[in-house]
Amino acid sequence: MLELAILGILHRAPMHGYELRKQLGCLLCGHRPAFSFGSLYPTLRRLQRAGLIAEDGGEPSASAGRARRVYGLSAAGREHFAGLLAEVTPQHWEDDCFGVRLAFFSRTPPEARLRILAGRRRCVAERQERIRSTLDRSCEHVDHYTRQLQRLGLDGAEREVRWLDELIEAEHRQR
Amino acid sequence: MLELAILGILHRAPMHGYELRKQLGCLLCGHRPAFSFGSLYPTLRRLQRAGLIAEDGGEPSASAGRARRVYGLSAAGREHFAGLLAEVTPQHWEDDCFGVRLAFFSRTPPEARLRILAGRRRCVAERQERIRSTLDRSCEHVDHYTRQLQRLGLDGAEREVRWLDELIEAEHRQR
DNA sequence: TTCGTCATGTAATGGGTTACATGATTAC
DNA sequence: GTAATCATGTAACCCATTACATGACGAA
Repeated sequence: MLELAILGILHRAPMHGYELRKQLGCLLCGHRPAFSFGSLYPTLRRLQRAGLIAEDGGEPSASAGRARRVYGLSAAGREHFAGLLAEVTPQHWEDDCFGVRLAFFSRTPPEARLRILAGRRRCVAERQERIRSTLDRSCEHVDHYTRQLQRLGLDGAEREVRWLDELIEAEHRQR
Repeated sequence: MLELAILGILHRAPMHGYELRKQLGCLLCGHRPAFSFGSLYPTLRRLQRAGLIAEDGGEPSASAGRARRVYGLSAAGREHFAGLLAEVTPQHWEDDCFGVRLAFFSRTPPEARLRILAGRRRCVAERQERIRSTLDRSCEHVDHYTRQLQRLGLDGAEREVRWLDELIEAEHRQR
């Protein structure tokens, strides 16, 4: 997931780790509290060793102790990224991943887009049903606060389903 | 977090692990995909060794290979749970924890309730502001899909703030 | 008798955070 | 010259998941 996000952002423009993290935080926009450097930098190293990204502009590491390391996507990286975007697995519509997947939709093949949106819709509709049935079963004997929480969750799920329907419809119109 | 949730559910009624997991799934209601047994059972064991929970009804483990183990809160467990509910830390209003914390609000001291609700409100309002400013800055040059995602996120944050305001107001009325 | 569900558990693994340490650059 | 911020990195740890293995019990 972090890997996908990094490749996707570097696909737009070369960047150093610190800046990358800011963009990442922007991308995830509150869905999760931006990745820590402790996971970001090791991942960059791993991607570099794997040949998917490369340092731009010679070797700044030789100049001074610690300088910016600007990374860019390599040809292999671009290819790998395209491969990831063409994939569709159930994981892609789970909460963790869906946001990141959507962020790179403009470079995702249209069929993959539709399948992910459909999967997400199913997933959220199921959650909605689960909450609704819990809410129905627990008419009076359940904690007031728990019920409020369920109400919020149900509302959120309903809104997301409508939002997804709009996106799906837009996809169909576009064809 | 898992610990808090387990203690809270066992506080209502003694229960075995399998059943506990179902209740847990209900409690978290889609906020996260219920804990796996691989983390549930070891945690039960840990709580048992710590003396916070105890097996009900003698030793069913002697009767057959694997039978249900029904756990209940011990006196120490009840005390520990009360202590946890009286605590208020920033962590308590983060996404991960807030739902579980709220689920046990009826046994949470009123001042702690208000402080957690206020913290959560601040947290969500900050997210809202962050998204709004991102959305403003990125008028036209940002990806259409990313903008849609931000729109959904902003909407969700706004609704949660209103929802929190209702809860907070209800708390004040109740005093 | 076999299949699905209930029920408990262990070991390997993973993906991330926290805390810590270092150094460069900019603003006051 | 010193404080804040920018910037990179490592090591220890935590919490949970996955995969696996065992076994009871009821229904077809």
